[in-house]
Amino acid sequence: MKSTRKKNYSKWYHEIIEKSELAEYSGVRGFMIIKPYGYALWEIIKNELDKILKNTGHENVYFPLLIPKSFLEKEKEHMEIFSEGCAVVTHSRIKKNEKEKHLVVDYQSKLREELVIRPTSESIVWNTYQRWIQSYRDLPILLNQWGNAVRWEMRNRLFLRNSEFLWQEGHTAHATKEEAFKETEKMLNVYTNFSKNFLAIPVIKGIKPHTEKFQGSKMTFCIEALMQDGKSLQMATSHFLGQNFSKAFNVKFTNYDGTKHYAWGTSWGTSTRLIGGLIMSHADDMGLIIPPKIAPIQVVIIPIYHKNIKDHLIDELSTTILHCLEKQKIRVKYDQRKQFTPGWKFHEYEMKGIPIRIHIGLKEIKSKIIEIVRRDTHEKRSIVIDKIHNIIIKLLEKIQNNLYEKSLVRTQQSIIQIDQYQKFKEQLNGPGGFILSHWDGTDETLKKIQKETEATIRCIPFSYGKKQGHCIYSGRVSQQRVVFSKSY
RNA sequence: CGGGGUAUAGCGUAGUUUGGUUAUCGCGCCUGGUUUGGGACCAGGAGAUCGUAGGUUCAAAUCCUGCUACCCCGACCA
Repeated sequence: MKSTRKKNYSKWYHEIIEKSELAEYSGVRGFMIIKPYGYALWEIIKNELDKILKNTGHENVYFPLLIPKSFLEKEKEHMEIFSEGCAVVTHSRIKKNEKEKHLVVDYQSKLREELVIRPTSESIVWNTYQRWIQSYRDLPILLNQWGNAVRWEMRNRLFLRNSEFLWQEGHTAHATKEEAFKETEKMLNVYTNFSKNFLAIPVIKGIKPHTEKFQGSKMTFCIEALMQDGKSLQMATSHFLGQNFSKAFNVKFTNYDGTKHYAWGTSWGTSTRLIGGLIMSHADDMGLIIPPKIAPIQVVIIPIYHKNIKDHLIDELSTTILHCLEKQKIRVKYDQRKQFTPGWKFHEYEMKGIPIRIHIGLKEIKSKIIEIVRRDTHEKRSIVIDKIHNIIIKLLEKIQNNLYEKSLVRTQQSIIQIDQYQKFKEQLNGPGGFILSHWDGTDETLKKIQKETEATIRCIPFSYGKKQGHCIYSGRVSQQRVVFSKSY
């Protein structure tokens, strides 16, 4: 690593991704290539979250990538959406031009209706629900989709803001408002727990103010995490849609008493952005640090060959340990490559954030005592070989907890109550953090604060500052504190 | 879309101001050998139509013009 967090955070962020081989920019502006190591990480995140979503009663489906423009128009009539940058498909054929030099769009093939590459799927889902929902017995519908979405962004950042991203989007329909609202809350808690237990990232839960919410929703809940540079990142959202989409797409059902009602909806999602959050929460100036529960490789065994010992003796001991750990369902790799020296490998796996390294060399063969190294603390330990699997399992847990504890302490230290605007500005220009201040509830105040400080309200938190006070900007009465922060 | 910048081997670069032999260096790559406990060393080797199209000139990576791509800064945002 050349850059450090202190010197240039943004450069550091990109260097981590490049050197640890998570992803890179592609030949298409704004679109990234997720490389094998990055994709392995996403697959584990996906698989773990998928299990949880299935346990909460949701089924996976797949809806089309392309959405008729008219669907979005319906949405617009009812909800005033659409500031979104969208990619639009207008033609279905390309051909060679007369000189046979270039491929050109065949204008003869213009589509009758233009198709939008999904920026999100509510419209096509609710268009479908119209056909699927007739009776209260059809409800609830609890579906989830793993896929991609395209939002044409002007400025890009690997994992944080790309024109295309991978995500999951849940879409549910319910007979009652209460049930839909409970679902919205439930899914927010699912994300909160997932972030805590798997990603080792603590979050603040809250509601988005009007200016920040998904415009198709009645209410947007979110979880916000604090990065090491004092800026916040939205990790997931959960929307209470009310009857917005059922009204837009005329989704009515007959209740048990014969009355007709519009269905109530929710939608919720999280994306490959989580990987950006992971990096900015845990990584250090030596590279990535991945929490064991989602690490594609949890333990790496590195042989240290030497002229005074036969290679196969080292390989035998290493393989024994490899199999022993594999039996415990630990994701372990034995790196036998001869073209790299042990030192080179130490750096590589540090860069890639593998939680535990095991070194097998002359010393280990002779003494049957093994050297292991933790990525998070760099602590070296010598352990007796027969106890290895117990120790590794416990150590993986310990690393997972340590990463969470460290992030929790860092985040808690950066949650600050401020009541004077001057101090507010100084905090934002300096260390940043989650700033709890009063707000008068107007868009006007928000805009002015954003212009002067670059900070926005990340959320109206559920569990902080419920006391009355005075707006930090206007001095008017405010019912509770909200979370201000600069954000990604 | 506006404003600025860059383009030379897989990557990073020197050379461009002031045109002149065979385009510099490092990393990486290939072959052989010695090594291996925190990014090893020696010897040999391959790899570049200097972004692209045209122009000026005896001569262009170097000067001129058009085009393209990418990066940085603003407006859009999970």
